[in-house]
Amino acid sequence: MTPSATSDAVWSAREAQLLAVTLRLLQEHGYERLTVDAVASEARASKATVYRRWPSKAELVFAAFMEGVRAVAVAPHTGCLRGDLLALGRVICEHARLHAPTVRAVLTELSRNPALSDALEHQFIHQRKELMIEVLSEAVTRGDISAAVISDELWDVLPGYLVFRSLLPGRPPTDETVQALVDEVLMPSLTRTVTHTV
Amino acid sequence: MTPSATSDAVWSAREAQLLAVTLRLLQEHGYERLTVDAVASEARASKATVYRRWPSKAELVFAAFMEGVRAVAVAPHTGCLRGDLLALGRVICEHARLHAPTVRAVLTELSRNPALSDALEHQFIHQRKELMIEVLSEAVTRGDISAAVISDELWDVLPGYLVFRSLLPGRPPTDETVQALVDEVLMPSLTRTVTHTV
Amino acid sequence: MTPSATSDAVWSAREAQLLAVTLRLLQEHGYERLTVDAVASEARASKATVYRRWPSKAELVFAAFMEGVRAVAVAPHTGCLRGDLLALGRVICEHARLHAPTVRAVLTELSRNPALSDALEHQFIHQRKELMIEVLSEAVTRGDISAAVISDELWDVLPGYLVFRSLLPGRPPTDETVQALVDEVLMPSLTRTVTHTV
Amino acid sequence: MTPSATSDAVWSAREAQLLAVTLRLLQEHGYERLTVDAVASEARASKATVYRRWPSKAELVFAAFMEGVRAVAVAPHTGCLRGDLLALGRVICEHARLHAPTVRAVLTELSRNPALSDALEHQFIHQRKELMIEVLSEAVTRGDISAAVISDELWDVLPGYLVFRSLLPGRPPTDETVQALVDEVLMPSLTRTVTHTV
DNA sequence: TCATAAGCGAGACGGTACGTCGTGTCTTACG
DNA sequence: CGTAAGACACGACGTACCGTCTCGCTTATGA
Repeated sequence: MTPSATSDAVWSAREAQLLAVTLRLLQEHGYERLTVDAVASEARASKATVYRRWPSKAELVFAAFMEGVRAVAVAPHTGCLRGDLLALGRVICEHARLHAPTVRAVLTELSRNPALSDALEHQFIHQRKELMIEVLSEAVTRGDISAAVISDELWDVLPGYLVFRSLLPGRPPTDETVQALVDEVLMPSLTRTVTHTV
Repeated sequence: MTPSATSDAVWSAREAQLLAVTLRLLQEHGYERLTVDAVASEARASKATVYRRWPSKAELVFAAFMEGVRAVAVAPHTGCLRGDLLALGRVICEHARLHAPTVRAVLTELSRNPALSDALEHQFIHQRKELMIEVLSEAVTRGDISAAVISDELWDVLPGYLVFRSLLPGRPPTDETVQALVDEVLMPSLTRTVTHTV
Repeated sequence: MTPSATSDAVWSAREAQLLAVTLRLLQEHGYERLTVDAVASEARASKATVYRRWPSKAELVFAAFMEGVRAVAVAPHTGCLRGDLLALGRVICEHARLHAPTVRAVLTELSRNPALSDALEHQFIHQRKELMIEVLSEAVTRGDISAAVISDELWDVLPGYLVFRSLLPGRPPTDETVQALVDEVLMPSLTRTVTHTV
Repeated sequence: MTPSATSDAVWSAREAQLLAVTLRLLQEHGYERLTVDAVASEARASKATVYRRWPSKAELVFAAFMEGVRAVAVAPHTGCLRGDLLALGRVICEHARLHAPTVRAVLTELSRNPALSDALEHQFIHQRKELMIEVLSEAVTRGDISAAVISDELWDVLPGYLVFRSLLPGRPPTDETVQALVDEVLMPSLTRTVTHTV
C-alpha cells in the first residue's frame, strides 16, 4: 500500500525521518517558510523521495502533524474526574504549545483540501472524543457526575478552548488556566443539576 | 499617517475597496489561492497601489480581516445575561463561519510575524474582551451574577470555543451549540457559588 | 511651439537645466540606469514638467545629447589640411569620450524610434558633414588635394572610426590614434592619384 | 563549467535554442521591447531556465550576440589583398546590418557592465583582429604590401567604419561603400611608401 | 557471479506568484 | 496657467517555490 497522509500508516525508518525533519522545520519556520527542498536537503534525500510518499507539501505537513500528536491518545486514570480533566488539560496544553505552528498550518490547509478534513476528523478528532468520553464515563461509573451531562455537542470544550488559547498570541494557556477552566467552568457544568430537556 | 495593517487606520475609499476585494477573494479561494495580482485586477488597481499600502500579501490579508471583523464590536443589551450571551454567541458564530478561511490564514501568519501578533492582540482581542466584560458587568449590576466570577483568565471561553469549532472541519457551531454552551456550561459556571479564593 | 527633441529648439533656462541634469546623469549611470524621476528630482522639478517638454525618456535623452554635442560644429582653420584633420579628430575624440554612454543610449533608441533617426540625421550628421566638406574644400582651394577625392560616401571615415573606437571598450582613441589615422590612412587616401572613374 | 555570457562556452542544445530565440526576438523588436518572458515562452521554457544560465537580460542578450557573430571568424583567402578586403567588408556589412539592434543593445550594456567589456574584448575583438592580421600577413607574404604598414592601431578601420555606418540611421554600408573604402582609403594607405618611423 | 531492476541523490525543468521598479498619465493644491 | 508633489495603471524584472521529470549510481535479488 502506498503510504499516504490520510491513512493510519506505519512509517518506515526513512519516512519517519522525513516526517521528523518536516515537523522540526515546521516548528522553526511555520508552514509557508517551510520548503520541500529544505526537508529533502536536511534529510539528505531528494525531492522525488518525498513526493513519492506524499503527493503534496500539504499532505506531508499533515502527516507530520499526525505523527506529532499521536502520543496524546492516552487517558490519564487518576481516579477522580477533576484529576483526569486536569491531567488531560495539561497534556493538551503542552502539545498545543509545541505544535502551534503546525496546527495553524494544518488549519490553513483544511480550507482547500477536503481529504485532509476527513482525515483529521476521523483520525484525530474521533480519537480525542473517545478519550474524553472514556474519562467522563468513568466518572459516571464512579458516581461523580450524572450520565445526562455528557453531551455530544460540548465534549470538546476542554481541548477546544485550550487549543484556541494556544493558537492566539499573547495568552498561551498555563497550568493555572487549566485549573481555572476545570474548577470554574467544567466542574460546575458537569456537576450541575440537570433539568429535564424536552 | 501612513496606512498600515498594524495600526487602527481609517481607510480611504480606495483602500476600503482593496480590502473588500481582498476579503471576498479570501472567502472564495482561501489564502494561498489568493493572488495579489487578482486583488489588484479586480479592484482595477495595480500591484504597486496595493503594495504602497501593505508591504506584503500577509499584511494585506490581515488588514482585510481586521476590517471584516470590525462590526462585531457591539454589545447586545438584551436585558438579561443569558440573552446577551446567546446574542453574542450567534454573532460570533456567523462571523467565524464567514471568515473561517481568513482566520486560518491570519493564524498562519502569526507564526512568523510578531507585528501581526501585537496588532491582533491590541486591536482585536482587547476589543472583544471589553465587549465581554461589558456584558458581564451589566449582569453584575443587575444582580444576575456575582462580580467574583468575572475571571481575567476565562472571559473568552464563549468566543474561543465557538471560533475553535468554526475552524475545525465537520462541526461548525450552530444556534443549538450556542444555546447548549450558554445553558450547560457558561450559566452554571457564572452562577455557581463562588468559594473564597485566598 | 512646443519644444521637442526633434527640432532645433532654443531652450529656456528651465529646459537647459533639465537637459544638463539629464546629460550628467547619463554620463554617470548610462541610459538604462537613468530614471526620469531622478532627473526631475535633481532638477527640483516634477515629472510632469519634464514630460510636458519631451514626450518620452528617449526624446529627453536625445535632446540632452544634441545639446551636449552642439559645440563641435566649428571648423578648425589651422591653415593646412593635415592640421585641420588633426584638430578635428582631437575634438571628436574628446567629445566621443565624454559622451560615450550617451551615444550608446542614443544608438539604442534609434532602433525603435524613426523620428530620432531623422532628427539625428538632419541635425547632427548633416552638420558634421558640412564641417568636413568645408575642411576638404578649403584644402582643395589651397591646392592640397584634388577635388576628385571628395567622396560623398567616405567623408565620415575620420569621425566614424574615432567614434567607433570610443564606443568599444579597451581602446579609446588617443592623440596618437588621430595622428596615425590622419597620416597613415586619410592623407594617403586624399593625396592619392585619382584614377578616372567611369 | 557553468555556462556564462562572459566565457567562451559551448552551449547545450537547450541553451542554443534559447539564444536563437533571443537573437530572433532581438532582431524583431530590439533590446527594450524584448522580454525575458517572451524568450522563455517562445522556447517553451520557463524564466527560471533562462535565469539559471544568464543572470540578467543583458547577459542573455550578450550571449546571443556572441553566438550570432561567431560565424564571421573565417578569413576569405581570395588570393589577393584587395579581394580579401572586399570579401571581409561584405561579410561584415551583412552581419552588421543583420545585428544592428543587437550591437546597439550590447554597446549600451557596456556602459555599466565591465565583465561584458572584458568578454567582448577578449572574445570578439581579439578574434577579429587575428582575422585582419591574417589577411594582411598573407598579403605581406605575397609581397603585396610592406610589413611596416601593419599597424597595431589601425587594423580595424575596415570593420570599425563599416560597423559605425551600420549603426547610424540612413546610410547603411553597401557593396559600393566597401569597394570605395577598400580602393580609395585602405589600399592607398596600405600600399603607401612608408617613411621610416623612429 | 553477474545482470537486471528498483530505489535513490541530484538537480534541471515548466509553471506561477511574489515583491520591486520604471514609465508615462493624471490629479490636487499652490503661487 | 504653470508648477511641485505624488498617486496611479501598466508591465517587465529577477527570485523563489512547487510538483514533475530525467539522469546515473547504488544495492539487492534471480539466473
